[in-house]
Parts: sequence; structure tokens; C-alpha cells
Amino acid sequence: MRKIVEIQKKLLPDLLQVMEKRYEILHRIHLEGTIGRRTLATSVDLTERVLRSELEVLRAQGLLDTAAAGMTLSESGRQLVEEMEPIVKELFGLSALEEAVRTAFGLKRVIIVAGDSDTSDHTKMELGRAGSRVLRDSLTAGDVVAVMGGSTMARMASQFATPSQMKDNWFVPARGGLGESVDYQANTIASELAKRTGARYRMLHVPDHLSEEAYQTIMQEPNVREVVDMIRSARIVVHGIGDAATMARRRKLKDETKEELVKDGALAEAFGYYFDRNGKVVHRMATAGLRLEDIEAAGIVIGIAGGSSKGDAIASVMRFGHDDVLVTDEAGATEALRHV
Amino acid sequence: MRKIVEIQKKLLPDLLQVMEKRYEILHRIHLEGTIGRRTLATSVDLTERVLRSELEVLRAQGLLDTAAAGMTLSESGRQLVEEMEPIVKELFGLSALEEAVRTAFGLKRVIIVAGDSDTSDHTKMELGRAGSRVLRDSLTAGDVVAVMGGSTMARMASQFATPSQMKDNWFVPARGGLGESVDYQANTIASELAKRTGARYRMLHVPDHLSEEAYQTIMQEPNVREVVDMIRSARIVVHGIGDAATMARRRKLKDETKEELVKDGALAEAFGYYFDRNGKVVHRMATAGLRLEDIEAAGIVIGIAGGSSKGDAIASVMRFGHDDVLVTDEAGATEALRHV
DNA sequence: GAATGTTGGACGAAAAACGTCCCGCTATGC
DNA sequence: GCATAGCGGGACGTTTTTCGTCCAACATTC
Repeated sequence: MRKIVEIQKKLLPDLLQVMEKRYEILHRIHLEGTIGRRTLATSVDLTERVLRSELEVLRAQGLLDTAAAGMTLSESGRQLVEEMEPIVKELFGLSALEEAVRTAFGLKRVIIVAGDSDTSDHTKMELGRAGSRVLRDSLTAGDVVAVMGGSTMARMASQFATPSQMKDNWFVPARGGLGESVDYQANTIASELAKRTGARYRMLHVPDHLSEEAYQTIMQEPNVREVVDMIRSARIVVHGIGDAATMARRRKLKDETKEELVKDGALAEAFGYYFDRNGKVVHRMATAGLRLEDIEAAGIVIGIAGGSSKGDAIASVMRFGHDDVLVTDEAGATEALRHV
Repeated sequence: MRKIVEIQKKLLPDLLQVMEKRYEILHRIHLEGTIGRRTLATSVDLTERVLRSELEVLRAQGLLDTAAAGMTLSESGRQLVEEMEPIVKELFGLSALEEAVRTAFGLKRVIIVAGDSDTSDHTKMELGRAGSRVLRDSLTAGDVVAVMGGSTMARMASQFATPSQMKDNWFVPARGGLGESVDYQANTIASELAKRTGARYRMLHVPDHLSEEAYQTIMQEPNVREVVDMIRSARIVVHGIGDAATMARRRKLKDETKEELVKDGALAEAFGYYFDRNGKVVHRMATAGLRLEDIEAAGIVIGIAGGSSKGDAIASVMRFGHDDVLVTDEAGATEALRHV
């Protein structure tokens, strides 16, 4: 059963949403016994006219009887709702989890894919796909998108698919070199995204470990300056989330910095900043690009991360409070909720 | 798996068709390796523009790569097609059967539901539902619909559902009393259909076994005349199909008539006429209503019958050659094909 | 019997789908 | 090396569908 639904998800991307909506309508009517169109509209959160079209479909399917007092489920409608009840949980169980995470962290939108990225490569891929879909749907013409690095972001980029060219969009790395391997660098990812969409991109090459003067000098370079300005004006920011210890190791931070991080309770990392349990910034990487205030000013900030092991890091960054959208997996979401 | 698809069929009636179409597109591309839009359009029988929208969806799902030489399946597209191959047969197997029956009898359209009405009540219901859907979709404003009797027709009527009122339609019995029990009479069915749709109906009460004079007299009655005229002008005719022996028994024909039927090789019955193996009319019931020439003149003639046992009767009536649409079940269709 | 809430019809505005044509590009065959 | 056929994709006017909004007719309830 699982398999056919997976296939359908690919072949008819918004099938499940329609299905869920219609089930919700039937379910509501089932609960109320008999209910009027307007009342129903507010309770399932549809405009009256849209609901009406839905009802026409359901009526045409013979699932719905309608009288002057309101609408009732027909026998086969009632039967359908009852048959669906167990299936619904499996099909749409994640929606409930999404809603829970959304309210817990006060986000605009949460997308959760099934599984655990820690143990399943398939889930990792799906996480990437889901992330790319979110980004695609968020894009409007002319947007500048700042992306971060990391393996999750790389997978997101490799899964990105667009129905049409996006010639007037820009992809830029959110921050300069952060010591990642080249495949996972923000620069690489920005360029891949651009390549896959027909959009344009800029790279930002800032050597690591610059002295303050050198940094200031390089920032005066017109072409560096230009990219940085573009980055800072990004309307959309997409970033992964790491746990602090792992990131520190991978980026080969100095031992004393690591100790400092531990002392400050650094738990999570995102766009070059380290966060403690409460979402407070306790450290920042020394490189150019997006500053905290730019993140606050960005239109849409999208965080992508999954896996049970990243649960607390996700929670920590979400507490930071400037993300709008979180894309994660079942395990990550469940774990994050335990750290609210 | 079966179950969830059944549910989806009810909740999203044209889901499977869309799914099939998209699969067909992917499959074709898979076969060709790389193919252009225009060539593809003719080969899957879509206009260029419509195909293009479909392709955009598929591309957005990352199933499709596109180059200057044409389109190719992406890795995950190829994977999807291969995964689907076994499933397709189960999901869309009936479409192939439909097409086979359609060409075998030169029909406009064939709808086949899964199962065997002889052994499954569920299939009987589905047959009724399918029939009602066909009728609904065939209806246009102002149409007069002539319906016959029988248990299948009764189920069709009881399953009829419409999204909106049909105030300017008429339902009439195709022919007068044919000695059926009241639930299965054409009159009853016409009235039920009218009731379920908000349409109007007329009944035709003609006693059985009238003498010729009495028949002529009653036909002069203005209100009888009026109904008969309306029947004869019906744009849509819907009828069941019975096997001759059973119908003769049920209608309590005289023994000599039965013998005559046997002698003439009567195999099937529909709208009061008996047909032999070749679809030739060998007998007609003496009652008022639709004549053969009216059937020939009707816009749409819909036959509904299922069950393995009715296979040859179905074949016989289809050979008669004036049906446009056949609604049957898997067993009936398979059996009918063996009698082509 | 009035008031309230119901469905369903109607209609114009907005959006989506569609048919059609064209352009620039590339692979291929000569 | 060049002509050419076939490719994807952009563009645009038209048609169809969807949607918001208002209203009429009707049943139910108080």
C-alpha cells in the first residue's frame, strides 16, 4: 500500500492534499450529523464557493445527501469515512505532527517527510526533495536566494526540479568559506541550483582565518562588495542545521574555540552561527556574508534538517525564532518536540 | 492496496485517468529513450499544449530531464516507470479490456468494473454506480431519457447521484408493462431517477396481453399518446440485457412462445426484444413504447449488464449494433469477447 | 407566523487552461 | 562545414473554468 501511495505522490503531487481536504469535509459532516454549507465552510476553513464545488463532487459520488435542513452523509459516505479512519492516520499522520511543530515553535509552515534521516538514505533524499519543493514554491520572479552549505543542502540542490526556466532569479551563498569540503560548500550549491533552474548565481570567495585588516581590505573590493550586498538583500534564505560539536569538528576549529563553545552551551549551528539551548547566539564564524540582522529582514527563512540526532539542534535554532519554514523528517520533528 | 485505491476512486473520481495518462507519457518516453514534444503528443494522443502542461508537472517532480535533442527520463523517472510496471496492470488492466471490447463490437465507449456480478454483490453495486455515472455524464439539458427495467437498472437508479438539479430533463420508461415485478419496472425506475435528480418523469401504463383493437384504442388516448411520443423522441436510451430463457421465465411467457424462442435461437433480451446469436431480432414483446427505429434514431444508447453468465447475451445484443456505450464487469466483458 | 438558516441559481471578475505561432538552438546527415 | 529538421520554450489571444458575491425560494424552528 505504501508503495502505490509513494508513486501517486510523484505522479499527482497534490493528490494527498485534495484527498485530505475532502476527507476532512466528510469527517466534519459525519461528526455534526447534519450541517449547513456556511457553518461547514468556516469549520474546514474554505471559502463558501470553493467548498461548494467540493461538495458537488462528493454529492456526485453519492457520498452526500442534501436536504433543506443541511447536508448529511449518505450510507456509502458514512461507510467511506469509517473505512478511511485507520488509513487516514497512516496517510496524513504527518500533517498532525506538522501542525504540532508549527505551533510549538511559532512557524509559518512545517513540512515533515516520513522516516529518520539518521538511519535511512531514502529519507535523506526525500528530505532534500521536500526542501527543494518548498523553495520552488516560495520563489517569485526576481528573488535573490541565499543558500548555505552542508550535505542536506547539497541533496536539496541535486533534487531541485523546476517546471520552467527562472532567468531573473539569483542564487548566492549566504556566507563565505566556512571550511566545508567543496561539494558541500554554499558556493557549489548556489551554482548547482542556478544551473538546474536557468537562474544566475554569484560566488563569494573569502579565505578562512583572515586578519581583521585583510578582511576589511577584501570587503572593499568592488566585486566582493557587490556580492555581499546582494546576499544581504536576499528575500529568501535557505539553510541546514547542524549540531554544534559535529560542525566544530568538521570545520576544524581550534581546540580552544571548541572548549569555549562547550562552555557556552553551544548546541546547534546554522548559517555560521552557534546557538545554545535557548536559541541564543553564543558564537559566530568569522566570514563575510549574511548577518543576523539580514536574516531578520529576509522575507522567508527556510531551515532544512532531519534525523533523530539533530532533534535538539533543530529545536535550538527554531527557538532562535527567525525561521519561517522548517523542513524536517518524522524522527527530527518528534525529537525536536521533546526539547520545546 | 486495493482498498486505498477504491477509496481514492470515490474521493477523486478522475484520479486514475490522470495517473494513467501520466504513466503513459513516462512509459512512452522510457521506450523511445529520448523524444520530442510534438512526436510524443501524437503518440499519446494529446494536443501539444496539454501535453506540455503535463510535462511541466513531471519535470517539476524531477522525473524528466530535457535537452535540446528531446526529453529523457531522469534516474528517478526511470525508477518510477519500472516500479509501476507491475502495478499498472492491476490498476489499469481494465482499460485494456475496455479497449478490446470497444473495438470488438465497434462501440463508442466501454466501461468495465472489476469483478463478477454473478458472484459478488459488491460488483453489482459498482456496476450500477458506473452505469449511473455514464448516464449522468451523457446528459445535457433538456434531454429525454428512456429507461428500461430490470434489477441492474434498478441498482443503477438507486446509485444515481448528481451534483446539481436537472429540472429540464425528463425520464420515461422505454416501453410499457413487460410483466416485471414492480420494483424492477421501467416506470418505477424512471420515477426514481427523476426523484433523485429533480427532473420530471412520465409513466406509461399499458396492461399486458391486450387485444389488437384494445391496443389501438388505448394508443389513441391523448395522454398515452403524449408519453409514447416523448419516449420515441428520447435522445438517450438506457437498458439492461438479459438472457432469453431467464427473461422468458420471469415474464411468464406462454410455453408455446418459449418453445418458439428456443426454436429461433433466442439468446438475449433487451428493451423487450429477443435476439439470436447474431444479434438478429427474433421476437418482440407486445407492448407500447420504443420501437427499433427509435433506438436507431436515438442519440445515445447505453447498455448495462454484467456477470459471466450474461456474457453471450451481451455479445448478442452488441452485435445487434445499435448500442453506443456498454457498461459491464470484468467477467461479463471477458465472456462476451469469447463470443465475438 | 416571523425569523433564521438552508440550498441552489446567477453572474461578472479573475485565473487557469489551451491552441497556435514563432524563435533560437543543436544534433545530424550530407 | 553547412544546411536542415526537429527540439524546447516563450508569447499571446481565446476559451474555459474557477471563484466571490448576492439573492431567491424554501423548510424548520421558535
